[in-house]
Amino acid sequence: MPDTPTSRRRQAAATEDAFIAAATALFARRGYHGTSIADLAAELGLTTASLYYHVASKQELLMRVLTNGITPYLERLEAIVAAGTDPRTTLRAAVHNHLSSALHDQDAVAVFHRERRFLEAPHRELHEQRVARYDQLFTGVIAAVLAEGDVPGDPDLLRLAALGLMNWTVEWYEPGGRRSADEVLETFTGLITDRLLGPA
Amino acid sequence: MPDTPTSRRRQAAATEDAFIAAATALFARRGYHGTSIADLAAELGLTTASLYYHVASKQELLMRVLTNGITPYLERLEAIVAAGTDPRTTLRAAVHNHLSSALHDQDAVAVFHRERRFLEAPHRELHEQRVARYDQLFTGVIAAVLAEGDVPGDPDLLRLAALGLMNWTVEWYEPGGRRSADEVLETFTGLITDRLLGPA
DNA sequence: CGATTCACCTACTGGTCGTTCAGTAGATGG
DNA sequence: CCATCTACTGAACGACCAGTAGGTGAATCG
Repeated sequence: MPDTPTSRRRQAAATEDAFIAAATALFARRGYHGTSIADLAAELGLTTASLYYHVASKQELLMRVLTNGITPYLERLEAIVAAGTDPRTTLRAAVHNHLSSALHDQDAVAVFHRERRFLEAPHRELHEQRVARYDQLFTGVIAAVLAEGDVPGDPDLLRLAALGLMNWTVEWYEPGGRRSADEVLETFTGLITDRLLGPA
Repeated sequence: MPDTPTSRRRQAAATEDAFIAAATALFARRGYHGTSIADLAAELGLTTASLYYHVASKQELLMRVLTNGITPYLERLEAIVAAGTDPRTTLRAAVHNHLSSALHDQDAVAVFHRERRFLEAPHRELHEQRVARYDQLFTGVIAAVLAEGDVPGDPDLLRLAALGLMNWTVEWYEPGGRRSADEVLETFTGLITDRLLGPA
């Protein structure tokens, strides 16, 4: 139960966000096993002992990074599906949401893809549950489009194709590079909705 | 200069292949930084000291795994392009080759995607060169198709879309699972050549 | 004004990391 | 039969790993 935010509490909260931000950046650049607690502490201007005042273990830190990465786009997908718009509109929104996350929270999404396999019990179970929920929602969105009957193919394989197309962006997209995030976002959304899952 | 293969030499060669195979499997499962030299030695029934009789460093081992993974499909792509068939036939062959590697040499390709960023100098340069060569060839194949004018879009983005679709298979495909490699291979080749890069 | 809490520190633990060294059993070759 | 080579070993190297014990000054509390 949160009480009135004193200046002390507010500072502590900000520091916790800084922990997750630093861990996300380092895990993305060097990988989970390639990042030491000392690296993280140094990045935050602390000693390793001080870091352990805030987090229980390196695994907990990974869990927080993963949760922080997946939560916003899981919640938005829930909302998109709950809106109950027609299948193709829902699809476009779901694809837009997924791609937008990959492009704007690149580090968090990269860590999600690359490092989640290093998450151990007991955190693992909860995390897998959330991932399964996302998959289930996304599969439903695609299945609804295919149910209209105007695009042939295996729903699972089409879903995996679309996800690959979107998820791979984190491997090559460079913020501030030759192409803007919006440009990639619009082009790829179009590729998926109009070509990959376009009416035959 | 290789002399006549005595039984001793043949055994040594076989052992070296075993090193790469074991390293590929372990790096794929646990990651480069998550795999210790001791893990590798144990897998091979050796001590760490013995392992260092055969390889100079862990980095060299990574380089060998990466080279071993990329070489066959780079060579095949060279041959496909050199064949000089018409653009769409060439495309289909290039896509087929790429996907086939991802599905059949899954571990090697996974290590290639996930761990190559941990390769340091001096190996890094040669490796990057080979990757750039592959990219260049593949881009050329796609550009040739687009040059025919019957499919609109940015060649680079279409290439990245196609690569994402193919490369992502290593993250979900399970050999011996519900779907055969051939089934995925045929479906995805079709998705790319007929829908993603299909005539408008 | 004490008592307590907070956020941090120094100093250290036992263990593991990649790597090296000196040596050796056994096969090969002159 | 003796010199050489191959493939390997036990033991150790310094560096680093995740994590901990115990203490310190400053802010917050009744």
